[in-house]
Parts: sequence; structure tokens; C-alpha cells
Amino acid sequence: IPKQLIPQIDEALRSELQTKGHLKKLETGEVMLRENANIKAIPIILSGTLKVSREDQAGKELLLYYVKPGESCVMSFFGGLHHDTSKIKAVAEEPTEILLISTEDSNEWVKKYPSWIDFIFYLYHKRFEELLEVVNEIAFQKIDERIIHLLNKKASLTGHKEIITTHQQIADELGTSREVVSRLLKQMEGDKKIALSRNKITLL
Amino acid sequence: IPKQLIPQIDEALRSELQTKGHLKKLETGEVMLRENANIKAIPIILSGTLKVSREDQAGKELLLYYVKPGESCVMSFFGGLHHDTSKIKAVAEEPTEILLISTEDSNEWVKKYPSWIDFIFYLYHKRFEELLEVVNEIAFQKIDERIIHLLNKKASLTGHKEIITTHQQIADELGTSREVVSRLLKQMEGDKKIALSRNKITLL
DNA sequence: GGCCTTATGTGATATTCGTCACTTAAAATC
DNA sequence: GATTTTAAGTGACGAATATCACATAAGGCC
Repeated sequence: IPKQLIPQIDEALRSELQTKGHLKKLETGEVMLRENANIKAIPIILSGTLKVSREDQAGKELLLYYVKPGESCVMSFFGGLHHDTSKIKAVAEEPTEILLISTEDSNEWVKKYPSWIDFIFYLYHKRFEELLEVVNEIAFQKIDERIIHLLNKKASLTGHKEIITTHQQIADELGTSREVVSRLLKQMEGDKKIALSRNKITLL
Repeated sequence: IPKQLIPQIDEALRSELQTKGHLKKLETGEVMLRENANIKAIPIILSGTLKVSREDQAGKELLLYYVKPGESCVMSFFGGLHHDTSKIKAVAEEPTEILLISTEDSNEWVKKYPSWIDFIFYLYHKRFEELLEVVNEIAFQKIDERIIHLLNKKASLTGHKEIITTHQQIADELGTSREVVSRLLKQMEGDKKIALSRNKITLL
């Protein structure tokens, strides 16, 4: 099933993925990995999107990044190897197909396929940079800027200027409260930056 | 020079580090790597401490983590490979000795020494988890809690209950202002959690 | 079409934090 | 020991955000 999804790996490895990987389909909203869960496998996204977020003790959430087709949740990689528990939560944003790779297989491929190593390194690095972005945002940006940024991210993810979401959801992803988001969105509507309707925000 | 510093690598690689690595000494406060600089080598800390932080456009700073002996600044690893520029700043907290590894050597070792791969993976993972911690802190904790946490971290780093620092420095590391830090510290002193004097904070 | 659920709008108010404008104090230098 | 530099203390104020308490509206469902 995997093809030009992951260009950086070689053919032999690609066919190993085919035979050893275990296909799984997730519904929208289905939780792939919850915090503190044991990590048993490494998922590679075939289609759809995973949303990765962090929660604090009080249950407040914060979006970290999206995992798109051809990518993987790297935390699983090393974590799986060392019987670590997950520090993050991963939820399907839309119907999503993933290929589960056992930690044993991955471990073996590290020895056999240099391109597997490259792939993992690439993902680690990418996620690392994304995390740095998140740090920058929450440390230095005001919530209205963060909302704009999030809306743009969501729009580029789907390719639509219309974003199907609720204010509550945005608030959760930014770790703030619904009222704050509603107020700021209303303000942006006044500034003709967006148009609001129930369950939908349109970028202008 | 390297010895039981990095237990996870094997002897052959250890001697390669000896011969190929280039020793460098940094003074306190000396900048090893600034943001947007080209990455030419991977540093391994032999003694001392590197402080890694992020800056925003306005020049505000934020401490990300400390790099201790036997560890490395992983951003360099992949970044060096792909001629990336640095997203972070690294400064010596105290007189620090580092071993510089060229990206070419590292690249070769990836093929020759499995333990080098393990080492890099381990560091990536560790740094990743630390970054997640930072995200949690700035997203969910109030500044007084973050100050306490920082003081404890500094104390455990040196092994002393007396921390040599200024309020300004703490403010910088947390990305806030000096006045805020002074006020909150004063409050903690009232609560008998710490004792204050010029250039020094003592944990009680 | 009426009812119910869920989403959104909004005022009032409290906290937390950032900023400005100083003062005071400690240490460093001469 | 007087002077200068640097660190710390503090009041006043403003901005950003959080929280509470509702009112209103939009869609789904019977």
C-alpha cells in the first residue's frame, strides 16, 4: 500500500513495510494513543491526519502538531524501544489509515536499512522544529495572533478557506477558554479578516 | 579524553572520538552557537554546562534546557547534515570543554557504529521530552511556579542550595521581566521558601 | 412548527502579568 | 571613604487573559 508516500526509503524497505506492517483504520475523533499509555508500535500515516496534543493535570489541552501522510509519531520510536509511556495524546482528525510497525521490526530495520534511520532522524528533527515553533508561540505571541496562525494552519491542511470547527475546539487547542476565543474572533470579524457562522470560520 | 562519560558507546567509537574530535574550551558566557548560524559541527560536552535557549524577534529569551557532560546539542546533528541553520542559541554557563565532531565524521559513524546511532537517538528523545516539559510549563504554569522549578533545576545542576544569579537573569530565562521576578521572589521569601541576597538566592 | 441541544455573544469582574518611574541598597572602583 | 555601577524593592497603572453568569441564536429532531 505505501508508495511515493515516503520517497526517502528504498524499495527493499518499502516492501518490508508492506508485508510486516499492520493496517488499521481510525474514525474521526478516535484516540490512537493516550498519555501515559504503553507504546507497543510505531504508526505511519497512510492517509488522513493525526492531531498530537499535550494535556496538563487539570485536563487542559494544547495542540502540538499534526502528523500527515508519510509521517510518523516519532515519540513512539524511541519510546517503544525503551518501554516508555507516551507523553502525548494522538487523535484522528478525520478518517485515517495507519500502518503499525512493531518495535521489534523497527529495531531490526535500523540495522538493515540505512534509509530507515534517515527516515526516523528526519521525523525527529522535523517534530523538534515544530515543537520549537510551539514554544515560541505560547511564549511570545498573544492569543489573537495564535488564533490566526492556527486558522491558517487548518486552512492549509485541508486546502479550504472554510474551516469547520467550533470556538470551543480552538480554545482547547490553544489551551485557553472559549469566551476569549469568541471575543477575539468577533473582533477579527469586525476587522474583515474572517467571517463567522455556526461551526464554520471563513478566511477572507 | 572521553571515558565513562558516554557509557552507551563502544570502545572503537570511543577511540575515534579521541582521534577525530577537536577539543575546544569555552569561557563562561561564551556563545557556542547563535540563532541562524550555520551548523558545521556536532559538539559533545566533556565538562561544564551549555545553556540552550530560544529568542524571539524582540530579543526576548527563553531557556529551553541545559546540556551536560556526555551529552550533545542534537539540533546540530541533523541540522549539520542538511546544512540547516540553527534555531537556537547555546551559551556556556561555566567554563566548558567540548569535543567538536565534523558532520562528515558523524555521517560515517552512523554507517559504522550502531552505538553512535543509539547515542543520537537517545539524545533526540531526551531533548524532545525536555521540550515537552518546557511547553507544559509555559502553557499551564504561573510564573511563580516556573521560578520555583527553575531554582530547583539550577540547584540540582550545581548540587548547592545557594544559587548564584540575578533577578534579571531569571527573568530572561523565563521570558518575563525583572520586576515581576523580584516581586514574586520577595513573596516567596515572605513564605520562608527562600532567602534573598544580592546575586544569590538560597533555597530553604 | 415547537422543543431541545449545542454554539455563540457579551457584560462584569478578578487575576496575572508587563511597564514606567522611581528609590534604596550593595558591591566595585577609585 | 567617596563615588560609581549594578542589583533589587516597590508603587501605580494598564493590558491581556480568565472566569462567572447569563442571553441569544442556529440546527437537529420529533
